[in-house]
Amino acid sequence: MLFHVDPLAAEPIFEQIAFQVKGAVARGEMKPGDRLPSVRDLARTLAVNPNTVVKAYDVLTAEGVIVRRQGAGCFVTGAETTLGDAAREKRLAALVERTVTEAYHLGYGPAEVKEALTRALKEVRFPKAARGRSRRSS
Amino acid sequence: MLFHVDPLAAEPIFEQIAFQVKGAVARGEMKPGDRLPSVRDLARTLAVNPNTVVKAYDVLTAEGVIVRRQGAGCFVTGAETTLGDAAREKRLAALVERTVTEAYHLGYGPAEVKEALTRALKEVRFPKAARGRSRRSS
Amino acid sequence: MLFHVDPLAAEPIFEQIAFQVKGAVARGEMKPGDRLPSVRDLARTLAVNPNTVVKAYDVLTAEGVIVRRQGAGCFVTGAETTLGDAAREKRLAALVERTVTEAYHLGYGPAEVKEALTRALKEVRFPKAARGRSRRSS
Amino acid sequence: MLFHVDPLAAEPIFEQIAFQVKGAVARGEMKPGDRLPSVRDLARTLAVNPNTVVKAYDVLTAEGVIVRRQGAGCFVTGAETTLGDAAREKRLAALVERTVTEAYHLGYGPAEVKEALTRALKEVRFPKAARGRSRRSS
DNA sequence: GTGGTCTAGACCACA
DNA sequence: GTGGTCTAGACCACG
Repeated sequence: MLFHVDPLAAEPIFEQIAFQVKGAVARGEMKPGDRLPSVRDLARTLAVNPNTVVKAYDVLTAEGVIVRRQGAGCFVTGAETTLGDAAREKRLAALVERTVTEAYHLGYGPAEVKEALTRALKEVRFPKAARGRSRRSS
Repeated sequence: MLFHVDPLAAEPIFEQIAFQVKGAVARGEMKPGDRLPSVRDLARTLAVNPNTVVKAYDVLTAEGVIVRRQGAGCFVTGAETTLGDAAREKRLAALVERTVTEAYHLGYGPAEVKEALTRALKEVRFPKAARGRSRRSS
Repeated sequence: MLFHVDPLAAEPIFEQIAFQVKGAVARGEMKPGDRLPSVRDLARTLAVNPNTVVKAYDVLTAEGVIVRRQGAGCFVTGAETTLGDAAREKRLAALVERTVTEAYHLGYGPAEVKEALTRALKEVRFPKAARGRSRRSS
Repeated sequence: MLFHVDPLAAEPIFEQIAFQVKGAVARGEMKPGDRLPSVRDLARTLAVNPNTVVKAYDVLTAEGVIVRRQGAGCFVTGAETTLGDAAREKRLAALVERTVTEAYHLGYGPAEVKEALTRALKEVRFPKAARGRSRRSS
């Protein structure tokens, strides 16, 4: 995995890192059990402070995307979200509403938004298992 | 239009206000030419600092959603944007990628994301005019 | 609310702080909407580094116990946990199993453990609302 | 006795091992005088570093759960503790308070916590001998 | 070697 | 004033 950050971007560096990890997992480039770069290594590679990487990994840990084991490293979990259904749906609705509203103000029409979504969905390696509307067991 | 803020939300108040205006415009609840509440009025109504409302209006002005007319107030301009095509495309792709990646980690599958998007698109009053891929003339 | 920390304890300082806040909320000493001491104030009071307080507040934020609003402060949320049922039950079972096992090795019998639990439960101000086995809506 | 470790758990491996031994003793699956697997054997079985097993056994030895006999191995001692009464009481109170506070924030009510405790107590094989509040003579 | 905790102090953004 | 981000660097605990 190759990560990169833009220190001048509005988005905080730690979020850039966290999101790139999430993206790599979603695209199947990293799988459950895979080890992430060590905090020090990644900090060196990205030319940022180790604490910044720690914060990114903190976020991922809190969301259950990775686990950190002292002395061993950080690993992608196979675990699903621990969020409840209500919280999950609320979150998805907020994400989608944000996207649609911004797209509107960017001058896009519904077809274009759908098309962009379809394109983005193709990048993601969803589990083959059928998923109902209800939350995956955790 | 009725606006409201949630003082127990993590999102900054100025963003809550700005996003509500954008949403109202996108849903057709506010139309081009409509006047927004005065800064003082809205600040009183929401029980927030006037500077916070000013900041929200600043953001909307910067994005071209509203215009300030000296002494007359702020008015909705319609869904214009000052961004170039490349920037627009990039922004849309980023929004959609964010949504898809987060949805993946929430345990949703592609069908559910599409469904949520379709639902959200129905709330928005897109202009009837056909829109090409290129930005509307401004 | 009065907080205190023991810098020599095995438990990290940030956890001591976080747990004390949780305890204050559970005992009803702090209610939803109440403001916590500012990061700088609490750091000064406890004679610890502000970043340590930040970390404690980070934990509480991640667990949904408090929210932090830039420029405004940190506030107790009224929100319930966003965890799913499975995760909640697993967590409770782990807590109780830990307690029972340790109590056994401390030489306590079942009656004494139950008694200690009853005593501890009396300190907590549970909501009057009936709670079923299923998760509170969020 | 079968032990196992979860390499994708946040809990340090040595603690996982130590707690499993404690649990096995509490459930009566291991009795005073029983011999534990040798460090080398267990390390091979669990595919972990022998030093990790050593550390787990160290912890158990320090808590009086097992004893090392030179050249013979480690043996379960029974549920002894070297702590004084005050320390024991304090420890139990802390364990129970932790459980109750966390349970509150998980959204559980007093009845559910008691029920969970009762269920957990059933798994443990307490000695038939009556136990007073004071520590068993050692 | 790994991550975990804590300190110290700078600079920015929100209300 | 508040919290948010980032840097720099110390020391400890796990494997």
